[in-house]
Amino acid sequence: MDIPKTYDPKLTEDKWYAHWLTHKFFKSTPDEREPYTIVIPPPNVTGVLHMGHMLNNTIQDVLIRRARMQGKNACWVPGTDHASIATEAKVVALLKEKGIKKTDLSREDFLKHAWEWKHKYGGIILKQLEKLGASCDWDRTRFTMEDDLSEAVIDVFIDLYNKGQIYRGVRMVNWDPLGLTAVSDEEVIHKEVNSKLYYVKYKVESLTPALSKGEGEWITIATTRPETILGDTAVCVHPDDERYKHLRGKRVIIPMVNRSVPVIFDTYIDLEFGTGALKVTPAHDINDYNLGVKHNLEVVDTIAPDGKMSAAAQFYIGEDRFAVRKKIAKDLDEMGQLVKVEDIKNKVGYSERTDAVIEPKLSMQWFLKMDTISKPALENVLNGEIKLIPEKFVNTYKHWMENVHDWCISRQLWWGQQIPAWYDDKGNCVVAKTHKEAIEKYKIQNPKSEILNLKQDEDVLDTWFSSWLWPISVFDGFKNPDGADIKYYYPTNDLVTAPEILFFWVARMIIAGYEYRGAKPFTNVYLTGIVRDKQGRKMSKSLGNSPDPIELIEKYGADGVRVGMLLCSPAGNDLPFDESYCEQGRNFSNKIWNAFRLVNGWEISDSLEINEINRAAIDWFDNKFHNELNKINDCYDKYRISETLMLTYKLIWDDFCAWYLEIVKPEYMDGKSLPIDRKTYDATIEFLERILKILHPFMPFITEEIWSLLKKREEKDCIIISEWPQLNVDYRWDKVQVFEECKDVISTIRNIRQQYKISPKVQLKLYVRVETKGGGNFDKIIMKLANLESFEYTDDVIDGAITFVKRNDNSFGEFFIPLGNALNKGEEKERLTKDLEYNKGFLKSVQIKLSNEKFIANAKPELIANERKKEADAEAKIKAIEEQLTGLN
RNA sequence: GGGAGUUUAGCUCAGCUGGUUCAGAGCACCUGCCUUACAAGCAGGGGGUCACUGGUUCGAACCCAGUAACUCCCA
Repeated sequence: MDIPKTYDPKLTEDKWYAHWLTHKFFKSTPDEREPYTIVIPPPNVTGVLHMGHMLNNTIQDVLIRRARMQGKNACWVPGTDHASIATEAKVVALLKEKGIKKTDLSREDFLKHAWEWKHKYGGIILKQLEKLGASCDWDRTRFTMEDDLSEAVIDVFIDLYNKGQIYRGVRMVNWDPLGLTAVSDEEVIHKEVNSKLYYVKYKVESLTPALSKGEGEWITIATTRPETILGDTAVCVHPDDERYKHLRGKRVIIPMVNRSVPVIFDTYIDLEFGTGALKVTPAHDINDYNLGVKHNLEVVDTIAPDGKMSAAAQFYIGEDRFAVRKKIAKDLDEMGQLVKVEDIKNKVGYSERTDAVIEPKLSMQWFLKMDTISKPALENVLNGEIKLIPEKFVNTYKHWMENVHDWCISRQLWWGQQIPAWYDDKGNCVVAKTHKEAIEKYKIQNPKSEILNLKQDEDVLDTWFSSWLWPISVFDGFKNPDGADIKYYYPTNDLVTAPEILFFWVARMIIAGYEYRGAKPFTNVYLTGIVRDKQGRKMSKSLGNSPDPIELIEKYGADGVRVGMLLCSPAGNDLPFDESYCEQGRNFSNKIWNAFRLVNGWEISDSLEINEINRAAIDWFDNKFHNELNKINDCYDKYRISETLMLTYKLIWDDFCAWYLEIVKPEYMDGKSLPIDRKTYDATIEFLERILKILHPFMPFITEEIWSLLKKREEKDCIIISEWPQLNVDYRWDKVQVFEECKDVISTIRNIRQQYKISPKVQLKLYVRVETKGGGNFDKIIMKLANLESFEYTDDVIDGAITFVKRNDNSFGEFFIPLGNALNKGEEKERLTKDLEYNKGFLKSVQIKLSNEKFIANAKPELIANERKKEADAEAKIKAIEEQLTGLN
């Protein structure tokens, strides 16, 4: 069979993915095995795969594939969420292109368009996940707005309302003037921006105008938002501020609108900021709103939902708030009331979804009380019942949960679950699942009323009010609370997600889990980093700094990209992504591909006996494998995914390819490779199978391909469902160690070749003087890999030779490579002297330690013994080097 | 303004309970090799005042205090 020199992912990836699907390897149904479950963080239906998804889903796939190989019943549930704001925005934009305005459509017609859109584009991201190799149980694909899940959302709303946890009220909310909806606190992104601070003077109202002279008295306030002046209903100063003490009981006149408002005193004021006098606009600032409540101020709402000035503003009606900011500054200036303007930096809230500047706005919304319902969610993270990985996020979580605000759950949109609240024409409200039930309920509450028709709340629920139920609802835990699925799969095992949605989503799922199942939704939460570009900027569509994952897959193969992502992704740390990581991943594919090619090309001889070299190599690698497998398993248990990958990478590249294969590789004779004995061949194939298995979670495609080429196999004999290698806990660490010494000798000889410019092709002789002969079989390995013509033991120092000394736990030796006249005595002397100096220095430091009485008194005995051994070693080494130096003279 | 975190090689990161192997890994870099598995490769090599200043200790990258820079979260 002719196998290409480089691995081509294009020839294998789609083929194997289809094969896995055909044989339903991703499928999971409850059985007697231990379940291992992950629910996907449902990507937004409007989304296309970005680097964050790549990272996130690669990690999930690694975990699920390993669990599957460990014999667990692995179930990875995929799906998408309906993303109210984003989807509605997309649909509105699409309609606009067709010349249709949302306002011209009925709710039903609009939703028809939205569903059409969803059916057409909503599956894109899931298709893309297949390219990545995601082994989701696709038959379980869910969508947060499908009937069953929507019903769960409505039921939960009603339940919480009946429990008194949901209320409706006028509150200051974060208003998105572009999305035309309220958003929750978590959906506001605060950014530092360059702004201007306007100093505006307000006239102090004089009670005795007759006595006022000239200009009268003024007070100067500072504001970044002069357009809100029209809604001012007070000026506030600090009670201790000497500058304004005399203003107690006075009133000031708001410019332009000439409204008379009180001067109020509150310790909330920062004496240092601006002039120490604050204009108070209860309708458009959360802090001002609180002041307003406290001081019983009038509320004048001057900004309409679309961000334009309302009639209440009296001026600039219908003009945009930012345009008005400039205009009013100019007008105030002309009136002589603008004192000065300063440049400052301040933080401004932006909508996560539309990037519009958030307008704090008073409005009637639905809220979920968070104080009591969130208690178990806090407790069970603090007590370790649910683990956050890395642990540092527990602090952040705790802080948030202890200061949690009520959750604004209504959105002024159509795409989503319509709030099951019904109103009569006076605004009286009942909460019920259907119109019919609402009427019945209404009649009970209002027995005298004749009303036969109630109007349902126009708004929908926050998308997170759907996704917080996800780990329960995907298993039909609401529809069928005692169903086989929910009982078997819940609580799920691991959740993999980004830290930015720790509160949005993770915390709320935990809350819902305890509220509705009385149990946690998952045990471990693995928080990934945020993918950034080289300049440290978050990768985003708007910045255009994100590579297209699908293009990356085409360039480097899915396996290469998966490895690339994970190489640079310690848990919880941001990862500065660079394509070169994918290149490294691709190169790794090629390495293992070529290891396969080598083995595949061997001619096997059944008559040939296994030689000592191969026997030793097999023995070593077997022990080495278990040594590394032990570490790998341990790292997996600790969710150190990139470390696990690096261990796997080095085991394959360094230990298997660079050492093991080089040792057992048959030599060339007369332009042709000698055959290999059956035993070595079989052992090598077995090793290759083992390393392919541990690599499989990271590189599913290439491992499946090589697995299939390695032997003739049944259709269903696939690596994806093969058994994860069993750890031999009795492996011999000393055998691993002694080979390290062997490697060290080989490297030293290669180094000497380089230094002395001796070609690797020239065969050398090696003499060794040792205390106790050891490592018998390794002698031959050294001969093979260091290209020696002889390896002999000696009792004497060899003259005219390059020498080096090795001292290890198991053996001590002086090594000689005779060069005869070719030896450069000067250079050799220099080299040995350097080594001597180093060892003398080392000895000195050890001796200082040993002569320190306090060290002897305080250190552990084994530590002292160790220091003594170091001392003896160094002394022996120094003696040997000195002897060799004498020999050079 | 409140809280959390980070700072170790050119880059990205390990370094767990203070003590062999403590100053490490991968990539990048330099040198030499197209040696019949792989140049997407092989062999070898050079890089660090562990942010800074003090302290505790026989002993500190690690513990404590302070300083600086950066990041994130909340307001």
